[in-house]
Amino acid sequence: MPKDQSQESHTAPAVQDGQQCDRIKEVLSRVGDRWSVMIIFSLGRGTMRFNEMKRYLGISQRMLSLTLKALERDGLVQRTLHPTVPPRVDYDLTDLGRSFCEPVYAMGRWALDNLDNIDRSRAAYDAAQED
Amino acid sequence: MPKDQSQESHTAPAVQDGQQCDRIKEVLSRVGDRWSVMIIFSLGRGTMRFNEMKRYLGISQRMLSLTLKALERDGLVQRTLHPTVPPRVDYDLTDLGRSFCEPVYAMGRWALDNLDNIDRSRAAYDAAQED
DNA sequence: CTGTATCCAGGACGATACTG
DNA sequence: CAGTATCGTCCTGGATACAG
Repeated sequence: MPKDQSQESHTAPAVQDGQQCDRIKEVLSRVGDRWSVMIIFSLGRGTMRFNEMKRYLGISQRMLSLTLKALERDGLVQRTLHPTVPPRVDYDLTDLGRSFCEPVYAMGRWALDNLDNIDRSRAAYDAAQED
Repeated sequence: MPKDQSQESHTAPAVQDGQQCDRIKEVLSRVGDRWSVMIIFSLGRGTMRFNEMKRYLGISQRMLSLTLKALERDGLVQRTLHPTVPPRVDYDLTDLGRSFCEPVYAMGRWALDNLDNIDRSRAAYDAAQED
Protein backbone atom coordinates (compact mmCIF):
# COMPACT_ATOMS: atom_id res chain seq x y z
CA MET A 1 0.00 0.00 0.00
CA PRO A 2 2.62 2.52 -0.82
CA LYS A 3 0.49 5.15 -2.42
CA ASP A 4 2.75 6.90 -4.82
CA GLN A 5 6.38 6.65 -5.53
CA SER A 6 6.51 9.04 -8.48
CA GLN A 7 9.43 8.35 -10.68
CA GLU A 8 12.82 9.43 -9.59
CA SER A 9 15.24 10.47 -12.26
CA HIS A 10 17.43 7.54 -11.35
CA THR A 11 16.64 3.95 -10.68
CA ALA A 12 14.90 4.10 -7.35
CA PRO A 13 12.83 1.03 -6.65
CA ALA A 14 9.26 1.33 -5.54
CA VAL A 15 9.95 0.57 -1.96
CA GLN A 16 9.96 2.73 1.09
CA ASP A 17 7.04 2.09 3.33
CA GLY A 18 8.23 -0.12 6.10
CA GLN A 19 6.29 -3.18 5.00
CA GLN A 20 8.30 -4.31 2.02
CA CYS A 21 11.33 -2.71 3.51
CA ASP A 22 11.19 -5.34 6.22
CA ARG A 23 10.94 -8.16 3.75
CA ILE A 24 13.85 -6.88 1.72
CA LYS A 25 15.81 -6.41 4.87
CA GLU A 26 15.03 -9.99 5.75
CA VAL A 27 16.17 -11.43 2.44
CA LEU A 28 19.19 -9.20 2.38
CA SER A 29 20.34 -10.17 5.81
CA ARG A 30 19.75 -13.80 5.01
CA VAL A 31 21.64 -13.74 1.80
CA GLY A 32 23.73 -10.68 2.35
CA ASP A 33 26.17 -12.02 4.87
CA ARG A 34 29.80 -12.54 4.06
CA TRP A 35 29.73 -16.25 3.44
CA SER A 36 26.55 -16.49 1.46
CA VAL A 37 27.82 -13.99 -1.03
CA MET A 38 31.19 -15.63 -1.28
CA ILE A 39 29.62 -19.02 -1.81
CA ILE A 40 27.27 -17.76 -4.48
CA PHE A 41 30.22 -16.07 -6.06
CA SER A 42 32.29 -19.23 -6.17
CA LEU A 43 29.49 -21.44 -7.29
CA GLY A 44 28.83 -19.01 -10.10
CA ARG A 45 31.94 -20.43 -11.71
CA GLY A 46 30.69 -23.98 -11.59
CA THR A 47 30.11 -27.05 -9.48
CA MET A 48 32.16 -27.45 -6.37
CA ARG A 49 32.57 -30.05 -3.68
CA PHE A 50 32.43 -29.50 0.04
CA ASN A 51 36.09 -29.55 0.92
CA GLU A 52 36.95 -27.79 -2.26
CA MET A 53 34.91 -24.80 -1.19
CA LYS A 54 36.27 -25.06 2.30
CA ARG A 55 39.81 -24.70 1.06
CA TYR A 56 38.97 -22.18 -1.59
CA LEU A 57 37.09 -19.83 0.67
CA GLY A 58 39.03 -20.31 3.86
CA ILE A 59 35.81 -20.95 5.73
CA SER A 60 35.32 -23.22 8.70
CA GLN A 61 33.47 -26.49 8.29
CA ARG A 62 30.80 -25.30 10.59
CA MET A 63 30.00 -22.09 8.74
CA LEU A 64 30.22 -23.75 5.36
CA SER A 65 27.81 -26.42 6.43
CA LEU A 66 25.39 -23.98 8.00
CA THR A 67 25.49 -21.51 5.16
CA LEU A 68 25.10 -24.14 2.49
CA LYS A 69 22.11 -25.59 4.25
CA ALA A 70 20.50 -22.18 4.51
CA LEU A 71 21.15 -21.46 0.85
CA GLU A 72 19.74 -24.83 -0.06
CA ARG A 73 16.65 -24.12 2.00
CA ASP A 74 16.24 -20.81 0.22
CA GLY A 75 16.44 -22.61 -3.09
CA LEU A 76 19.60 -20.92 -4.28
CA VAL A 77 21.87 -23.91 -4.08
CA GLN A 78 21.40 -27.48 -5.15
CA ARG A 79 22.99 -30.32 -3.27
CA THR A 80 23.71 -33.58 -5.05
CA LEU A 81 24.85 -36.61 -3.11
CA HIS A 82 26.69 -39.34 -4.97
CA PRO A 83 26.27 -42.44 -2.81
CA THR A 84 29.79 -43.70 -3.33
CA VAL A 85 32.41 -44.45 -0.78
CA PRO A 86 33.88 -42.17 0.21
CA PRO A 87 30.85 -39.98 -0.30
CA ARG A 88 30.95 -37.22 -2.84
CA VAL A 89 28.67 -34.21 -2.76
CA ASP A 90 28.38 -31.64 -5.48
CA TYR A 91 27.04 -28.18 -4.99
CA ASP A 92 25.63 -26.06 -7.78
CA LEU A 93 23.52 -23.00 -8.17
CA THR A 94 19.87 -23.48 -8.99
CA ASP A 95 18.18 -21.27 -11.57
CA LEU A 96 17.15 -19.00 -8.76
CA GLY A 97 20.71 -18.96 -7.53
CA ARG A 98 21.97 -18.09 -10.96
CA SER A 99 19.48 -15.28 -11.28
CA PHE A 100 20.80 -13.99 -7.99
CA CYS A 101 24.30 -14.03 -9.39
CA GLU A 102 23.66 -11.00 -11.51
CA PRO A 103 23.03 -8.54 -8.70
CA VAL A 104 25.80 -10.20 -6.74
CA TYR A 105 28.21 -9.80 -9.59
CA ALA A 106 27.08 -6.21 -9.96
CA MET A 107 28.04 -5.61 -6.36
CA GLY A 108 31.30 -7.44 -6.77
CA ARG A 109 32.17 -5.47 -9.84
CA TRP A 110 31.35 -2.24 -8.09
CA ALA A 111 33.49 -3.26 -5.15
CA LEU A 112 36.37 -4.09 -7.45
CA ASP A 113 36.00 -0.86 -9.39
CA ASN A 114 35.87 1.27 -6.29
CA LEU A 115 38.38 -0.32 -3.99
CA ASP A 116 40.82 2.51 -4.34
CA ASN A 117 38.15 5.18 -4.18
CA ILE A 118 37.23 3.77 -0.83
CA ASP A 119 40.80 3.43 0.29
CA ARG A 120 41.43 7.03 -0.63
CA SER A 121 38.36 8.18 1.24
CA ARG A 122 39.42 6.27 4.28
CA ALA A 123 42.91 7.66 4.21
CA ALA A 124 41.58 11.19 3.84
CA TYR A 125 39.08 10.67 6.61
CA ASP A 126 41.63 9.19 8.96
CA ALA A 127 44.09 11.96 8.19
CA ALA A 128 41.45 14.57 8.97
CA GLN A 129 40.87 12.97 12.35
CA GLU A 130 44.34 13.37 13.68
CA ASP A 131 44.71 17.06 13.08
CA MET B 1 43.62 -24.17 -8.15
CA PRO B 2 41.17 -24.17 -10.96
CA LYS B 3 42.85 -21.77 -13.33
CA ASP B 4 40.65 -21.84 -16.31
CA GLN B 5 37.39 -20.05 -16.20
CA SER B 6 36.68 -20.15 -19.94
CA GLN B 7 34.04 -17.69 -20.80
CA GLU B 8 30.77 -18.17 -19.09
CA SER B 9 27.72 -17.35 -21.10
CA HIS B 10 26.66 -15.02 -18.34
CA THR B 11 28.36 -12.16 -16.58
CA ALA B 12 31.06 -13.77 -14.53
CA PRO B 13 33.55 -11.24 -13.20
CA ALA B 14 37.25 -11.75 -13.59
CA VAL B 15 37.82 -12.59 -9.99
CA GLN B 16 38.67 -15.85 -8.40
CA ASP B 17 42.16 -16.05 -7.12
CA GLY B 18 42.06 -15.38 -3.43
CA GLN B 19 43.73 -12.00 -3.63
CA GLN B 20 40.97 -9.86 -4.96
CA CYS B 21 38.48 -12.17 -3.43
CA ASP B 22 39.68 -10.98 -0.06
CA ARG B 23 39.32 -7.34 -0.98
CA ILE B 24 35.83 -7.87 -2.32
CA LYS B 25 34.96 -9.78 0.77
CA GLU B 26 36.24 -6.88 2.80
CA VAL B 27 34.21 -4.25 0.97
CA LEU B 28 31.19 -6.47 0.92
CA SER B 29 31.26 -7.15 4.61
CA ARG B 30 31.83 -3.49 5.31
CA VAL B 31 29.01 -2.30 3.18
CA GLY B 32 26.99 -5.45 3.02
CA ASP B 33 25.59 -5.47 6.49
CA ARG B 34 21.95 -4.89 7.12
CA TRP B 35 22.09 -1.28 8.18
CA SER B 36 24.52 0.00 5.61
CA VAL B 37 22.34 -1.25 2.83
CA MET B 38 19.20 0.13 4.40
CA ILE B 39 20.81 3.51 4.92
CA ILE B 40 22.08 3.70 1.37
CA PHE B 41 18.66 2.66 0.25
CA SER B 42 16.93 5.43 2.19
CA LEU B 43 19.43 8.09 1.30
CA GLY B 44 18.94 7.17 -2.33
CA ARG B 45 15.61 8.92 -2.05
CA GLY B 46 17.13 12.14 -0.83
CA THR B 47 18.63 14.03 2.09
CA MET B 48 17.70 12.90 5.55
CA ARG B 49 18.37 14.02 9.09
CA PHE B 50 19.62 11.89 11.91
CA ASN B 51 16.44 11.31 13.85
CA GLU B 52 14.47 11.08 10.66
CA MET B 53 16.48 8.06 9.62
CA LYS B 54 16.32 6.67 13.10
CA ARG B 55 12.54 6.68 13.07
CA TYR B 56 12.29 5.64 9.45
CA LEU B 57 14.58 2.66 9.74
CA GLY B 58 13.81 1.60 13.26
CA ILE B 59 17.49 1.55 14.07
CA SER B 60 19.12 2.29 17.40
CA GLN B 61 21.02 5.52 17.86
CA ARG B 62 24.16 3.60 18.43
CA MET B 63 24.06 1.61 15.23
CA LEU B 64 22.92 4.56 13.18
CA SER B 65 25.77 6.65 14.48
CA LEU B 66 28.34 3.91 13.96
CA THR B 67 27.13 2.94 10.52
CA LEU B 68 26.89 6.51 9.29
CA LYS B 69 30.39 7.22 10.46
CA ALA B 70 31.71 4.15 8.69
CA LEU B 71 29.88 5.08 5.50
CA GLU B 72 31.22 8.60 5.73
CA ARG B 73 34.71 7.26 6.17
CA ASP B 74 34.28 5.09 3.11
CA GLY B 75 33.18 8.13 1.18
CA LEU B 76 29.68 6.94 0.45
CA VAL B 77 27.83 9.39 2.65
CA GLN B 78 28.27 13.10 3.15
CA ARG B 79 27.59 14.71 6.47
CA THR B 80 26.63 18.36 6.64
CA LEU B 81 26.43 20.12 9.96
CA HIS B 82 24.35 23.28 10.20
CA PRO B 83 25.69 25.12 13.23
CA THR B 84 22.34 26.25 14.50
CA VAL B 85 20.73 25.63 17.80
CA PRO B 86 19.45 23.06 18.11
CA PRO B 87 21.97 21.51 15.74
CA ARG B 88 20.80 20.16 12.42
CA VAL B 89 22.73 17.58 10.45
CA ASP B 90 21.92 16.52 6.93
CA TYR B 91 23.04 13.28 5.39
CA ASP B 92 23.31 12.70 1.67
CA LEU B 93 24.92 10.26 -0.67
CA THR B 94 28.14 11.28 -2.32
CA ASP B 95 28.72 10.55 -5.98
CA LEU B 96 30.42 7.34 -4.94
CA GLY B 97 27.44 6.53 -2.77
CA ARG B 98 25.07 7.16 -5.62
CA SER B 99 27.08 4.93 -7.89
CA PHE B 100 26.78 2.25 -5.26
CA CYS B 101 23.03 2.65 -5.27
CA GLU B 102 22.70 0.88 -8.57
CA PRO B 103 24.01 -2.50 -7.46
CA VAL B 104 22.15 -2.05 -4.19
CA TYR B 105 18.93 -1.36 -6.01
CA ALA B 106 19.59 -4.35 -8.21
CA MET B 107 19.83 -6.52 -5.12
CA GLY B 108 16.74 -4.97 -3.62
CA ARG B 109 14.77 -5.48 -6.78
CA TRP B 110 15.90 -9.07 -6.96
CA ALA B 111 14.91 -9.60 -3.34
CA LEU B 112 11.50 -8.12 -4.00
CA ASP B 113 11.01 -10.15 -7.16
CA ASN B 114 11.98 -13.40 -5.52
CA LEU B 115 10.47 -13.16 -2.09
CA ASP B 116 7.84 -15.76 -2.81
CA ASN B 117 10.22 -18.00 -4.71
CA ILE B 118 12.28 -18.12 -1.57
CA ASP B 119 9.28 -18.60 0.67
CA ARG B 120 8.14 -21.47 -1.47
CA SER B 121 11.56 -23.08 -1.39
CA ARG B 122 11.67 -22.77 2.34
CA ALA B 123 8.25 -24.27 2.79
CA ALA B 124 9.13 -27.17 0.51
CA TYR B 125 12.43 -27.72 2.26
CA ASP B 126 10.87 -27.63 5.70
CA ALA B 127 8.10 -29.95 4.64
CA ALA B 128 10.66 -32.42 3.31
CA GLN B 129 12.40 -32.43 6.67
CA GLU B 130 9.51 -33.62 8.73
CA ASP B 131 8.67 -36.66 6.72
C1' DC C 1 18.39 17.63 17.98
C1' DT C 2 22.67 15.09 17.51
C1' DG C 3 25.38 12.53 19.16
C1' DT C 4 28.88 9.60 22.70
C1' DA C 5 29.64 6.22 26.63
C1' DT C 6 28.42 2.13 29.14
C1' DC C 7 26.43 -2.13 29.90
C1' DC C 8 24.73 -6.40 28.54
C1' DA C 9 22.29 -10.27 25.95
C1' DG C 10 22.41 -13.01 22.00
C1' DG C 11 24.25 -14.47 17.84
C1' DA C 12 28.20 -15.29 14.66
C1' DC C 13 32.02 -17.80 14.08
C1' DG C 14 36.26 -20.61 14.69
C1' DA C 15 38.57 -24.76 16.84
C1' DT C 16 38.17 -29.21 18.04
C1' DA C 17 36.48 -33.71 18.37
C1' DC C 18 33.62 -37.30 16.71
C1' DT C 19 30.39 -40.10 13.21
C1' DG C 20 29.12 -42.42 8.90
C1' DC D 1 35.13 -37.05 2.18
C1' DA D 2 31.21 -34.88 4.26
C1' DG D 3 29.29 -33.60 7.77
C1' DT D 4 27.29 -32.92 13.15
C1' DA D 5 28.07 -31.67 18.09
C1' DT D 6 30.03 -28.97 21.57
C1' DC D 7 32.37 -25.26 23.48
C1' DG D 8 34.35 -20.74 24.07
C1' DT D 9 35.11 -16.19 22.18
C1' DC D 10 34.32 -12.05 19.98
C1' DC D 11 31.43 -8.89 17.98
C1' DT D 12 26.87 -7.06 16.83
C1' DG D 13 23.52 -4.41 18.22
C1' DG D 14 19.77 -2.80 21.55
C1' DA D 15 18.68 -0.10 25.86
C1' DT D 16 19.84 3.41 28.69
C1' DA D 17 21.96 7.43 30.35
C1' DC D 18 24.41 11.42 29.66
C1' DA D 19 26.62 15.64 26.94
C1' DG D 20 27.01 19.62 23.65
